[in-house]
Amino acid sequence: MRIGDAAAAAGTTPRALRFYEERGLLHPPARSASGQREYGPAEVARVRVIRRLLALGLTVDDLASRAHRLDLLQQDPPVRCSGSPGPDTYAPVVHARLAALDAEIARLTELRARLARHMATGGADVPAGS
Amino acid sequence: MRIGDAAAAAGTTPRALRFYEERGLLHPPARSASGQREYGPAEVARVRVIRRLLALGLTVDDLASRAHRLDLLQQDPPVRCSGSPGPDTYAPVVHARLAALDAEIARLTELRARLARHMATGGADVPAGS
DNA sequence: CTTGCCCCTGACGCAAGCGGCAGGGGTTAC
DNA sequence: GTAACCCCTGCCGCTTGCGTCAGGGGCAAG
Repeated sequence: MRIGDAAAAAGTTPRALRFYEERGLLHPPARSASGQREYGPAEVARVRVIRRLLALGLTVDDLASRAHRLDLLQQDPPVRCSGSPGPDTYAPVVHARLAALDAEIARLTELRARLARHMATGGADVPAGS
Repeated sequence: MRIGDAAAAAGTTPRALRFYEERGLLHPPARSASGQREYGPAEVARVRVIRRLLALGLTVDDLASRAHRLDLLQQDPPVRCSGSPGPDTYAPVVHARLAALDAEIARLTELRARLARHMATGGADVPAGS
Protein backbone atom coordinates (compact mmCIF):
# COMPACT_ATOMS: atom_id res chain seq x y z
CA MET A 1 0.00 0.00 0.00
CA ARG A 2 1.27 3.45 -0.85
CA ILE A 3 1.24 6.46 1.40
CA GLY A 4 -2.09 7.89 0.28
CA ASP A 5 -4.00 4.69 0.97
CA ALA A 6 -2.17 4.09 4.22
CA ALA A 7 -2.95 7.60 5.38
CA ALA A 8 -6.62 7.23 4.43
CA ALA A 9 -6.76 3.89 6.23
CA ALA A 10 -5.39 5.52 9.36
CA GLY A 11 -7.68 8.52 9.03
CA THR A 12 -5.05 11.10 8.22
CA THR A 13 -2.97 12.51 5.37
CA PRO A 14 0.24 11.61 3.57
CA ARG A 15 1.80 14.77 4.88
CA ALA A 16 1.19 13.65 8.44
CA LEU A 17 2.80 10.26 7.84
CA ARG A 18 5.93 11.84 6.42
CA PHE A 19 5.93 14.20 9.35
CA TYR A 20 5.72 11.34 11.88
CA GLU A 21 8.52 9.58 10.07
CA GLU A 22 10.66 12.69 10.08
CA ARG A 23 10.08 13.11 13.80
CA GLY A 24 10.93 9.52 14.59
CA LEU A 25 7.46 8.22 15.43
CA LEU A 26 7.47 5.89 12.44
CA HIS A 27 10.36 3.81 11.22
CA PRO A 28 11.34 4.68 7.66
CA PRO A 29 9.21 2.25 5.64
CA ALA A 30 10.32 0.06 2.78
CA ARG A 31 10.58 1.77 -0.57
CA SER A 32 9.52 0.56 -3.98
CA ALA A 33 12.08 0.45 -6.77
CA SER A 34 11.13 3.98 -7.72
CA GLY A 35 11.47 5.29 -4.19
CA GLN A 36 7.84 5.27 -3.12
CA ARG A 37 7.06 4.38 0.47
CA GLU A 38 5.42 1.01 1.02
CA TYR A 39 3.21 0.50 4.07
CA GLY A 40 1.64 -2.62 5.53
CA PRO A 41 -1.23 -3.05 8.00
CA ALA A 42 1.20 -2.95 10.93
CA GLU A 43 2.32 0.59 10.16
CA VAL A 44 -1.26 1.67 9.66
CA ALA A 45 -2.10 0.30 13.09
CA ARG A 46 0.86 2.13 14.54
CA VAL A 47 -0.30 5.37 12.98
CA ARG A 48 -3.70 4.87 14.54
CA VAL A 49 -2.06 4.44 17.93
CA ILE A 50 -0.03 7.59 17.37
CA ARG A 51 -3.11 9.57 16.48
CA ARG A 52 -5.01 8.33 19.48
CA LEU A 53 -2.18 9.34 21.80
CA LEU A 54 -1.83 12.75 20.15
CA ALA A 55 -5.57 13.29 20.47
CA LEU A 56 -5.20 12.48 24.15
CA GLY A 57 -2.93 15.46 24.55
CA LEU A 58 0.49 13.85 24.32
CA THR A 59 2.95 15.71 22.13
CA VAL A 60 5.01 14.44 19.25
CA ASP A 61 8.10 14.76 21.40
CA ASP A 62 6.47 12.73 24.15
CA LEU A 63 5.89 9.92 21.68
CA ALA A 64 9.29 10.26 20.05
CA SER A 65 10.98 9.85 23.43
CA ARG A 66 9.32 6.45 23.75
CA ALA A 67 9.01 5.56 20.09
CA HIS A 68 10.55 2.15 20.67
CA ARG A 69 7.57 1.27 22.83
CA LEU A 70 4.82 2.38 20.49
CA ASP A 71 4.55 -1.08 18.98
CA LEU A 72 3.64 -2.61 22.32
CA LEU A 73 0.45 -0.62 22.40
CA GLN A 74 -0.81 -2.36 19.30
CA GLN A 75 -1.05 -5.91 20.60
CA ASP A 76 -0.76 -6.11 24.39
CA PRO A 77 -3.09 -4.66 26.91
CA PRO A 78 -1.48 -1.25 26.60
CA VAL A 79 0.04 1.36 28.89
CA ARG A 80 -0.69 -0.75 31.95
CA CYS A 81 0.92 1.20 34.76
CA SER A 82 0.01 -1.16 37.57
CA GLY A 83 2.86 -3.22 38.93
CA SER A 84 5.48 -1.06 37.21
CA PRO A 85 6.60 -3.50 34.49
CA GLY A 86 9.91 -1.70 34.05
CA PRO A 87 11.10 1.78 33.21
CA ASP A 88 10.01 1.48 29.60
CA THR A 89 6.28 2.11 29.49
CA TYR A 90 4.53 5.32 28.64
CA ALA A 91 3.55 5.88 32.23
CA PRO A 92 6.28 8.48 32.90
CA VAL A 93 5.45 10.63 29.94
CA VAL A 94 1.73 10.32 30.59
CA HIS A 95 2.27 11.43 34.18
CA ALA A 96 4.38 14.32 32.98
CA ARG A 97 1.63 15.33 30.53
CA LEU A 98 -0.99 15.11 33.25
CA ALA A 99 1.14 17.37 35.42
CA ALA A 100 1.66 19.81 32.55
CA LEU A 101 -2.07 19.85 31.83
CA ASP A 102 -2.81 20.45 35.51
CA ALA A 103 -0.35 23.31 35.59
CA GLU A 104 -1.82 24.87 32.47
CA ILE A 105 -5.36 24.47 33.76
CA ALA A 106 -4.35 26.08 37.04
CA ARG A 107 -2.66 28.94 35.22
CA LEU A 108 -5.68 29.66 33.04
CA THR A 109 -8.04 29.34 35.98
CA GLU A 110 -6.00 31.84 37.95
CA LEU A 111 -5.91 34.15 34.95
CA ARG A 112 -9.64 33.86 34.49
CA ALA A 113 -10.24 34.68 38.15
CA ARG A 114 -8.01 37.74 37.99
CA LEU A 115 -9.64 38.97 34.81
CA ALA A 116 -13.11 38.54 36.31
CA ARG A 117 -12.00 40.30 39.48
CA HIS A 118 -10.49 43.06 37.40
CA MET A 119 -13.83 43.73 35.80
CA ALA A 120 -15.63 43.61 39.12
CA THR A 121 -13.28 45.90 41.02
CA GLY A 122 -12.58 48.30 38.22
CA GLY A 123 -9.04 47.13 37.66
CA ALA A 124 -7.32 48.69 40.63
CA ASP A 125 -5.36 45.55 41.43
CA VAL A 126 -1.92 44.73 40.16
CA PRO A 127 -1.28 41.14 39.14
CA ALA A 128 1.36 39.47 41.26
CA GLY A 129 4.70 39.17 39.50
CA SER A 130 5.39 36.14 37.29
CA MET B 1 12.77 60.60 27.98
CA ARG B 2 14.09 58.20 25.36
CA ILE B 3 12.77 54.74 24.70
CA GLY B 4 15.19 52.85 26.94
CA ASP B 5 14.32 54.89 30.01
CA ALA B 6 10.62 54.85 29.23
CA ALA B 7 10.70 51.07 28.83
CA ALA B 8 12.60 50.66 32.10
CA ALA B 9 10.15 52.96 33.86
CA ALA B 10 7.27 50.83 32.60
CA GLY B 11 9.05 47.59 33.48
CA THR B 12 9.64 46.35 29.97
CA THR B 13 11.96 46.71 26.97
CA PRO B 14 12.41 49.09 24.05
CA ARG B 15 11.49 46.30 21.68
CA ALA B 16 8.14 45.88 23.39
CA LEU B 17 7.35 49.60 23.12
CA ARG B 18 8.11 49.64 19.40
CA PHE B 19 5.98 46.53 19.07
CA TYR B 20 3.02 48.12 20.85
CA GLU B 21 3.36 51.16 18.65
CA GLU B 22 3.50 49.03 15.51
CA ARG B 23 0.37 47.19 16.61
CA GLY B 24 -1.51 50.36 17.36
CA LEU B 25 -1.56 50.18 21.16
CA LEU B 26 0.58 53.29 21.46
CA HIS B 27 0.28 56.43 19.41
CA PRO B 28 3.47 57.19 17.47
CA PRO B 29 5.37 59.40 19.95
CA ALA B 30 7.10 62.68 19.22
CA ARG B 31 10.53 62.36 17.67
CA SER B 32 13.68 64.31 18.40
CA ALA B 33 15.40 66.13 15.54
CA SER B 34 17.47 63.03 14.86
CA GLY B 35 14.44 60.77 14.78
CA GLN B 36 14.60 59.32 18.27
CA ARG B 37 11.30 58.65 20.04
CA GLU B 38 10.47 60.96 22.93
CA TYR B 39 8.22 59.68 25.72
CA GLY B 40 6.58 61.49 28.60
CA PRO B 41 5.06 60.17 31.84
CA ALA B 42 1.65 59.80 30.20
CA GLU B 43 2.96 57.27 27.67
CA VAL B 44 4.74 55.38 30.42
CA ALA B 45 1.50 55.17 32.36
CA ARG B 46 -0.27 53.93 29.27
CA VAL B 47 2.34 51.24 28.77
CA ARG B 48 1.82 50.12 32.34
CA VAL B 49 -1.90 49.83 31.68
CA ILE B 50 -1.21 47.81 28.55
CA ARG B 51 1.05 45.44 30.42
CA ARG B 52 -1.47 44.95 33.18
CA LEU B 53 -4.17 44.07 30.69
CA LEU B 54 -1.87 41.72 28.78
CA ALA B 55 -0.89 40.03 32.02
CA LEU B 56 -4.60 39.55 32.69
CA GLY B 57 -4.85 37.44 29.58
CA LEU B 58 -6.11 39.94 27.04
CA THR B 59 -4.37 39.82 23.68
CA VAL B 60 -2.71 42.57 21.74
CA ASP B 61 -5.56 42.47 19.23
CA ASP B 62 -8.09 42.80 22.04
CA LEU B 63 -6.36 45.99 23.13
CA ALA B 64 -5.84 47.27 19.62
CA SER B 65 -9.52 46.94 18.87
CA ARG B 66 -10.21 49.34 21.71
CA ALA B 67 -7.00 51.34 21.64
CA HIS B 68 -8.84 54.63 21.63
CA ARG B 69 -10.17 53.76 25.07
CA LEU B 70 -6.90 52.81 26.70
CA ASP B 71 -6.32 56.34 27.92
CA LEU B 72 -9.48 56.27 29.96
CA LEU B 73 -8.07 53.54 32.11
CA GLN B 74 -5.30 55.80 33.29
CA GLN B 75 -7.36 58.46 35.02
CA ASP B 76 -10.95 57.43 35.51
CA PRO B 77 -12.30 54.60 37.54
CA PRO B 78 -11.56 52.08 34.82
CA VAL B 79 -13.41 49.36 32.91
CA ARG B 80 -16.55 49.99 34.92
CA CYS B 81 -19.07 47.71 33.29
CA SER B 82 -22.02 48.65 35.48
CA GLY B 83 -24.61 50.90 33.91
CA SER B 84 -23.26 50.30 30.40
CA PRO B 85 -21.81 53.76 29.68
CA GLY B 86 -21.93 53.15 25.94
CA PRO B 87 -20.63 50.63 23.45
CA ASP B 88 -17.06 51.79 23.95
CA THR B 89 -15.75 50.17 27.11
CA TYR B 90 -13.57 47.12 27.36
CA ALA B 91 -16.41 45.04 28.68
CA PRO B 92 -17.12 43.27 25.37
CA VAL B 93 -13.56 42.17 24.80
CA VAL B 94 -13.16 41.18 28.43
CA HIS B 95 -16.30 39.06 28.21
CA ALA B 96 -15.04 37.50 25.00
CA ARG B 97 -11.73 36.71 26.68
CA LEU B 98 -13.49 35.19 29.67
CA ALA B 99 -15.47 32.99 27.32
CA ALA B 100 -12.34 31.99 25.44
CA LEU B 101 -10.57 31.16 28.70
CA ASP B 102 -13.55 29.11 29.85
CA ALA B 103 -13.57 27.21 26.58
CA GLU B 104 -9.86 26.53 26.77
CA ILE B 105 -10.07 25.44 30.40
CA ALA B 106 -12.94 23.11 29.55
CA ARG B 107 -11.00 21.67 26.63
CA LEU B 108 -7.92 20.98 28.73
CA THR B 109 -10.00 19.57 31.56
CA GLU B 110 -11.71 17.20 29.17
CA LEU B 111 -8.35 16.22 27.70
CA ARG B 112 -6.91 15.62 31.12
CA ALA B 113 -9.85 13.41 32.08
CA ARG B 114 -9.52 11.35 28.93
CA LEU B 115 -5.79 10.94 29.39
CA ALA B 116 -6.27 9.86 33.00
CA ARG B 117 -9.00 7.43 31.96
CA HIS B 118 -6.78 6.13 29.21
CA MET B 119 -4.14 5.21 31.76
CA ALA B 120 -6.67 3.62 34.06
CA THR B 121 -8.44 1.54 31.45
CA GLY B 122 -5.41 0.60 29.45
CA GLY B 123 -6.26 2.79 26.50
CA ALA B 124 -9.07 0.79 24.96
CA ASP B 125 -11.25 3.84 24.37
CA VAL B 126 -11.33 5.93 21.28
CA PRO B 127 -11.54 9.70 21.72
CA ALA B 128 -14.73 11.12 20.29
CA GLY B 129 -14.31 12.86 16.98
CA SER B 130 -14.08 16.67 16.71
C1' DC C 1 38.27 63.08 18.15
C1' DT C 2 37.26 58.98 19.87
C1' DT C 3 35.16 55.70 22.98
C1' DG C 4 31.03 53.66 24.48
C1' DC C 5 26.31 53.45 25.09
C1' DC C 6 22.01 54.35 23.04
C1' DC C 7 18.86 54.72 19.12
C1' DC C 8 16.97 53.62 14.32
C1' DT C 9 14.68 50.17 10.74
C1' DG C 10 14.02 45.65 8.96
C1' DA C 11 13.88 40.94 9.30
C1' DC C 12 14.33 36.27 11.19
C1' DG C 13 13.39 33.02 15.31
C1' DC C 14 10.51 30.55 18.50
C1' DA C 15 6.64 26.16 19.53
C1' DA C 16 3.33 22.50 17.36
C1' DG C 17 1.51 19.88 13.98
C1' DC C 18 0.91 19.69 10.12
C1' DG C 19 -1.29 22.30 5.26
C1' DG C 20 -0.07 23.67 0.89
C1' DC C 21 2.70 24.73 -3.02
C1' DA C 22 6.60 24.09 -6.44
C1' DG C 23 9.03 21.38 -9.53
C1' DG C 24 9.89 16.91 -11.15
C1' DG C 25 8.95 11.81 -11.82
C1' DG C 26 6.13 7.35 -11.36
C1' DT C 27 1.97 4.43 -12.49
C1' DT C 28 -2.26 2.91 -14.21
C1' DA C 29 -6.02 2.91 -17.56
C1' DC C 30 -7.90 3.94 -21.90
C1' DG D 1 0.86 7.49 -26.04
C1' DT D 2 -1.30 10.30 -23.19
C1' DA D 3 -4.44 11.81 -19.63
C1' DA D 4 -5.17 11.68 -14.82
C1' DC D 5 -3.56 10.69 -10.50
C1' DC D 6 -0.23 9.66 -7.28
C1' DC D 7 4.35 10.13 -5.22
C1' DC D 8 8.96 12.39 -4.18
C1' DT D 9 11.82 16.30 -1.69
C1' DG D 10 12.13 20.80 0.12
C1' DC D 11 10.39 24.84 1.85
C1' DC D 12 7.13 28.58 3.43
C1' DG D 13 2.83 29.56 6.29
C1' DC D 14 0.08 29.77 10.47
C1' DT D 15 -0.28 31.98 15.81
C1' DT D 16 1.53 35.24 20.01
C1' DG D 17 4.53 38.59 21.95
C1' DC D 18 8.10 39.87 21.71
C1' DG D 19 13.98 38.43 21.64
C1' DT D 20 17.82 38.92 18.94
C1' DC D 21 20.77 40.06 15.54
C1' DA D 22 22.55 43.11 11.54
C1' DG D 23 23.88 47.23 9.69
C1' DG D 24 24.12 52.13 10.25
C1' DG D 25 23.74 56.66 12.91
C1' DG D 26 23.35 59.82 17.42
C1' DC D 27 24.97 61.91 21.77
C1' DA D 28 27.47 63.12 25.86
C1' DA D 29 32.07 62.49 28.24
C1' DG D 30 37.03 62.53 28.39
